[in-house]
Parts: sequence; structure tokens; C-alpha cells
Amino acid sequence: MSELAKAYEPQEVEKKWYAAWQEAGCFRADESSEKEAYAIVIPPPNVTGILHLGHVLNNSIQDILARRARQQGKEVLWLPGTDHAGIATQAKVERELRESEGKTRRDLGRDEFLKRVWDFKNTHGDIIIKQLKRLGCSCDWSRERFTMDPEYTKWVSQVFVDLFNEGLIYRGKRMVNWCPVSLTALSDEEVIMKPSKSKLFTMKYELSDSPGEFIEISTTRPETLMGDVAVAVHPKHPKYSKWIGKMVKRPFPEALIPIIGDDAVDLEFGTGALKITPAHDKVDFEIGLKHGLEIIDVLHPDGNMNTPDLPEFDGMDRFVARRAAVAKLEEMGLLIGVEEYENSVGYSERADVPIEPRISMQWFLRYPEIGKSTEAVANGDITFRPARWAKTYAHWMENLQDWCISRQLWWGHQIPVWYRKDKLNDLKNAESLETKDAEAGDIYVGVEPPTEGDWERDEDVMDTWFSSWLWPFATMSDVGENSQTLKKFYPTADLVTGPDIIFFWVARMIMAGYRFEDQLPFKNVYFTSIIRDLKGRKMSKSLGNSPDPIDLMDKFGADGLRFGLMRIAPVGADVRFDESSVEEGRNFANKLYNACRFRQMDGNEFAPLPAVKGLPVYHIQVMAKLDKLQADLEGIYGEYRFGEIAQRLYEFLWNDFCDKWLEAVKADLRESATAEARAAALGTFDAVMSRYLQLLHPYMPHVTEELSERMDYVSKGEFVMSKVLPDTPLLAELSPGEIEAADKQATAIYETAGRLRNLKAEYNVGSRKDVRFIFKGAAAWLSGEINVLALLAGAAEILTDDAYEAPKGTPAAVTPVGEAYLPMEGLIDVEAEKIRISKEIEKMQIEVKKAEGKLGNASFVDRAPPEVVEQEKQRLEDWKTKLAQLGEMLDALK
RNA sequence: GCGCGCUUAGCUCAGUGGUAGAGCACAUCCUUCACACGGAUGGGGUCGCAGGUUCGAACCCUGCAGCGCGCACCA
Repeated sequence: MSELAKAYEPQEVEKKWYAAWQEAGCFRADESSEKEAYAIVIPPPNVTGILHLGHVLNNSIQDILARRARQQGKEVLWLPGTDHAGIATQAKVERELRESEGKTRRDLGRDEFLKRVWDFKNTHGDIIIKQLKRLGCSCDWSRERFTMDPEYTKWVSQVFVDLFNEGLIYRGKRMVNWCPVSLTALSDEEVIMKPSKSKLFTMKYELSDSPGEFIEISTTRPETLMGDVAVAVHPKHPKYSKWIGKMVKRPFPEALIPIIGDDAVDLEFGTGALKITPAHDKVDFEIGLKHGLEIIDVLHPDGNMNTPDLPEFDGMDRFVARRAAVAKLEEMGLLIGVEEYENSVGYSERADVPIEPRISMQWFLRYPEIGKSTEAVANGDITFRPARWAKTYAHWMENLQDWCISRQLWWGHQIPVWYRKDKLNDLKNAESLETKDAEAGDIYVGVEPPTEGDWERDEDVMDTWFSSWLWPFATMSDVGENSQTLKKFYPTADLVTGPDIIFFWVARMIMAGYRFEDQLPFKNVYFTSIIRDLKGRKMSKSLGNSPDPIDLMDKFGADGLRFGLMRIAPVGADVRFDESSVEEGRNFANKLYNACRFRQMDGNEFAPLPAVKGLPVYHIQVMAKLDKLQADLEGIYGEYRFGEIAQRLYEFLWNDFCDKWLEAVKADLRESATAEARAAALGTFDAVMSRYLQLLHPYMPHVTEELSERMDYVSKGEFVMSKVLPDTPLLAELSPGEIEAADKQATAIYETAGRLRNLKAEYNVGSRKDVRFIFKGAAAWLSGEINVLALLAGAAEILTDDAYEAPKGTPAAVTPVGEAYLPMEGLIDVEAEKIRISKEIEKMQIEVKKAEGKLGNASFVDRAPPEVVEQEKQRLEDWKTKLAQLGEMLDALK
């Protein structure tokens, strides 16, 4: 028997087993296996990333699914990797460069800068991988991928080339979301609308041919006034429509601009007149196009003013310029009013500054396979859990806009397009570039650079998600089209991810899967909860409300963290995280460990289970409960209700196994117990515990592996993680009737013990073990269970005596197995007992009344299902019996 | 404006038609030889509000309120 410390210490154990699993190759997927395939691809964390609780939840679920699939005898591939995360990574390296050397990326030049980013990736990129290992993730690390691996990059380029040739990718001058900090275009998804307290300024422009007459205009952005090229009014505007076609004076720089009519203008809003700045507003841009208006860009890419004609504004920050413009308008007497105004302003997701609508030359993708992809989710070929996300998905798919895929960054996959040097200027300013331009030989689009001629490559890189959307198959197919991995494991089974990237990633992967592999990439998508703090706020670094999972693992163990988090994560709702749940996870591991420690007092050699027929009812009951647990879990796994699984596992061990069975069985492990009783107890323990450890393993892999070894449940060199879960119930040989009979008896004993303890507590002898109980009218079978009952109730002796005449005032209780008395010197108190019993009778009478009322209601008896009525009758009968017994007791006191 | 979700014990949450639950917190007792990261006992809820359906509603329907999220608009 190995000495076990009193409390479970996970740190060393977890490290040891993770190393052992890796050493033994337990995580490796065999692409030539005959077994049924099960695959998950990890949502690749950013290389710059550090593990947070969202990762913990997400990867715990994936690990549970992977480990569960292995237990079902499947060949499992959990494919890990990281994402190059263009903007985030580049920004991080640029910041370090600025802080340590005071340089910008342009100081270094593209090649040198990229070298720095690679250095960063090579030194920091595996931090999060190490952290995932610490958590116990059973990924096949031999297949770890990075979105900028050479083979992966080739895939990305190939996809670009194919889609370009198909006419789905084109370059064009468009209004895009521009981040003035990151200095790049962003996709619509990377813009976050934030409600903001703004000011709505109302100003007036004077009509050129009727001095003294003004048109009033409201705006939130007076600083773009220099870019105004028109004033638009609704054609039905009561006051202004008659002025359509007239010119007004733009105050600075002074110019005459026309009043135009357009029904895009909202009559109700502001004054009903709208200043048109095509360069800096999406709606204005479209109106400008329609009316053939000039585009005047008054901002630099970094968001500072670009107004050489107005030196007082030139180079000014856009928000400073706003105040300056207002001041100037006021000075000129053109400002009419300022009001507080709530509107939504688009912010750059990464840089967290207001984005600037800006016209620029960008590459766009017309999404492929929209119809099929929409249909796949609608008809259930792909299941979303919770299902309501399917609606969100459908809505987005219906309103798809072309995807801006080019980014003005250096870190990423460079656009595989080359321009003929002699036509460079024309090409760079061309309104659009498409397939025909490649056919004409002006541009070259290919995976490999052109071999002859003088070309210059497009400087832009692609949106990170343009590589991520290929993740499910690009990670599997890097040994060519005939990759066995791809054949064996694609499409994958489950995708586990956050609902916040349903558009960024999930929807796009579905389209890519159909387009490039002609198959959906996964069958189920499980959207995890978003983790918030106790105040309901999102976890974030800036709020400092995000606990470090590594600290939590140091404190409570990886298993404790996993279990604690899983147990509180609801399906489809946010989870409010509190450290106490992780503490509970740790406590649970400790409880499990100590249950096994108790067993080891009787040695740690596996004890075979004797024939189940004729075993004590407690043993049969606990095995029946385990069988039911296993069967139930099967169904709950099918519904992906992970929190409920954890809860069921928790309740079985703590309540059924430890609190009840383990206490009852102590009677059979005493020195005085027979060898037969001991063997039955130990055999039951091992049968139940070995199976239970398997059931728990996906949630708490380390402690279950440790205990399986220590308890002799696996043979040398074998791992519980690789062991197939048997599907035969422990009690396969017993009939349901036999099981039910045992269950009833065991339950009666446990309930009776509870009543006796309750009685002791009420008389303040809860902790005394020297008490004696006497039963009157006890069931015949009780005599065989007296020892166990005494043990559970904490009594020195329990007697049955139908002729017993209790002294008046003796504490007494009605139990499922008869009337119980607690005769003890000093406890006898007639008045107290009268009050206590009367209270109980009162409670009981209410119940009886309720039941009688129900059964007296003809509609209930006629219309409710017969079993419900039967149940109600049974209940009433029980209560009446009890009431009668209590009545007798009360009478005896009088 | 459209859509989705939530509202159950002090806190965090289970519970989808048939006697209101768990964990934590709280109170009392117990350091009894698996576990104080523990055991025992107990207090605590008109299940957001108002209607409706039903023999019966926390659960189904309608409306309302509060909170949260997404989308669109936002001069």
C-alpha cells in the first residue's frame, strides 16, 4: 500500500501524467487506422496570445470531446495550431520596436521588420501552446500548424489565385473602414459600433444668389466641411426643395456648391438638409457617385487634417479640428446651435479608435457558395448549438457584402499579384482590376512569382481571416492533394468556438469548405459561453478583472480549474465566473482522492466483484446508480450539455457514493466483519470506482489517471485515457425488479438514518455516539440492516421491540421502517415532545389536505394521467399512515 | 427600428406541465481512525408583473417592465 498524502496535490501529478501520455503517443492520430474517425480542429489562438478563461473553457470542451471519443474506440485527431493574427502581432512588435529602439517599421524596412516579427513568433509563439499543455489538452502536437507555415501559405495563395481567376476576387476603389492608428483597411466585421455621446451641430450656408437667405444643416462632423461638395435635401422638403439647383457658399475654404435633391435624405432628421462629403462618409459617397460629384479628401491616413489650402487646419488632429471648425463657424456667425446627441460610432476592433470611412484601392472577395452554405445550416446538415445562432447566421448570410481582404500591413500573406513595372502608374490608379487584366498580361496572379519580365509585387497582405477560413482542411492537406490525413479526418465532427466569431470565422469556413473541398467542414458547431465577472462585465485586461488561468492552476490544479469551470458553464448563456467554483473543483478532486485513500486502507490490489446476486442492498443500489449515470451521460453528451454532465458526475461521487454508500459500507470493513462481507465491499468499491474514474476522465484527466494507476485499475503501461469505456452495465445480470427492491430498501435505511440524526440534532445530542434507538413496529427485514443503520445514525445500539412502552416525553419519530424512540436520561420532556409532534402533525395535515383536495376534484381524477393519480393516492396513503402514527404518539403523551 | 436572450433562495445557477432544487454564503453542533479542500442538522423562495390556456403553470400562450446582446440607421 502506497502512502498517500492527506490532501491531493495536483501539481506534480498533472505534470507527470501529461509527460507520460505524450511519451506513449496517446495523443497521436493514426491516419491509416481502421477505427472510425473523430476530428476537431482547434480554433487557433493568436501567436501573441496568452491563455485566458475563454480559452480554458473552449479547450476544456474540446478535450472532453476528444477524450470521450477515444473512450468510444474512435481514432481521434485533435489538430492544434496558432494563428499569425496580422494586425495584433504586427502592432505588438511595432510597439516593442518603438519602446526599445524608438524606431518604426519603416525605419527598418519590410524585410528586416518581418525578420523581427518572425523572431518574436519563434520566441513567444509557443507560450499559449505550453499553457494548453498545462491544462491537459490532448492535441496531436506532431501535427501542430501555423497559418504562415510554408505549405499553409501556399494554400492561401492558391485560393486567392483560384478565386481571382473565377472572377470572385477583384480590386477596386471603394469606401472602406480605415483605421487611422493601424493605417490599414478593415472588414466590416472588424468595426465595432459603440454608442457615443456626441454633439449635433447646426450651421447655415448662405445662398449665393439670395444673400441673407440660408439653408440650415445639421452635422456631427463639422471638421469635414472642407470636403463638402454639395448640400442635399429631400425632393419633398417643404422649405428647401424649391432651392434644388441653387448654389450655396461653403464658408471655408470658400467655394460655391450646389443644392441637390435626393430621397436618401431623411426629412425628419435635423433640418432635413445634409452636407455631402463623399470622401468621408459612406452615404455621401454613394450620393456623390449618383450625382457625379467631386471627391475631396481632407484627411491624411493617420486621421490628421490634410488641408494645404487652409494652413490653420492643416495637420491638425481630426478631433481638435472639430472644435476648431466649430469655433470658426461661430466666429463667422454661421453656427446656429449645438445639442447633445447619442449616436453609434464605429471603432477599430484592435486599436479602439473611431474608424474613418475612406476611399481607397483594396482587394475584395465576392463570397462563394453562399446558397449551399446558407442551406446547410438551415436544413441541419450543420447543427448549431445553441440552435438560435442559426438565425443570426442566416441573417448575416442574407446580407453579405463583398469582403475587403487586403490590409496595408507587412505581417501576413502578401497578395500574390504582380504589376508590370512599365504600367505601374496606370495599374495603381486603375478604377478596378479583374480577371481580364491578368488575361491581358498587365498583371500576373500566381502562387509562384513570375519567372520573366520586370514586375513589382502588390505590397498589401491579406486579412488574417482569409487564411483562417481554410483552417479545417489546409491544416490536414499539406502533403498534397492525396493527403491521407485529409481523407481520414475531413470533414471534422465538432467545432467549438465563441459566438463572437460566427461571421469572422464559422460562416467563412463553411463557404470555404464547400468551395474547396466540396464538403462542409464540420457537422456540429458548439458555441461556448462568454465568460464575465460577477458584475457581468466581459473579462478584459484593461479592467483587470480577468484572472490568470495559470495562477488558478497553481492554486487549484488543472483538473480543478477544468471541472469547476465546466460545472458552472450553462448552455447558451454567459457564465459569471468566480474563483470559488474553481475551488470547488479542487475540493472535488480531493474528495475523490480521499475516497480512494479510504479504500487503500484495505490494500490496493484490485478486488474482483463477487456475483452480484445476493449482495447487500447498498452495493446493488450504488451500482445501479452508476449504471444509470453512465446511461444518462450518453444522452447528455449527445446534447452537448457539458455543465450538466459535470454536475451529475459531482452528485454521484459526493452524494451517492461518499455520503451514503461509503458510510454504509464501513460496517463491512470493520475488523469484526466477515471475510465475505469485506470482499463484497471491496469488490463493489473497485467495480464502481474503476468505472467511475473512466466516466470522469474526460473532465479530470490527471487525477483519474493517477488514481487508476494507484488503485490497480489499469495494468502496467496501460492508460485510462486510452481505455475503451465498457458499455455493459455492472448489474447486467440483475432484473429490474431485483434492482428496484434493493434500491427501495437502501433508500429506506438512508432515510431512516436521516430521521434519527435529525432527532438527535433536535435534542442537541447530534454528535453523541452513545445513544440508543428503539423501534416499534419495525419491518421484518430491518434486523438484517441494524448494524448499518446504527453506523449511519451514529448510535451505539438499535433495538426492535414491539412491546416497548416509551416513558412519556421520550423523543420519537416516524420513519420509513417504523416508529423510532430515543430514550435517554435527561431528554424526556413531555411538553417539548408535544410541541414538536404537534408541529409535525400540522405540516402533515396540510399535505394531506392538499392531496385530498386534489383527489376530490373530479376533473383531476378524470383527466389527469392515471399514473399521476395513482401516485397522488399513494402519497396520500403514506401521509395518512404517518399522521396516524404521529397521532398515537401525541395521545400517548396525554 | 428589427431580432435574440435573460429575470427562480443573499450570490452563482439547475429545473420545460404533476409535492420548488444544487453549490457557495449563513446558523448550530462535531477536530469520530478517507477527506475541515471534511461531516451532521437547520433557516431562507407568493419562481419579474398582469392576463390567458389547462383538472393542474416556475414551465405553454399574450401583453408589460427591467437587464443584456446582435443587426440596421444615425447628417
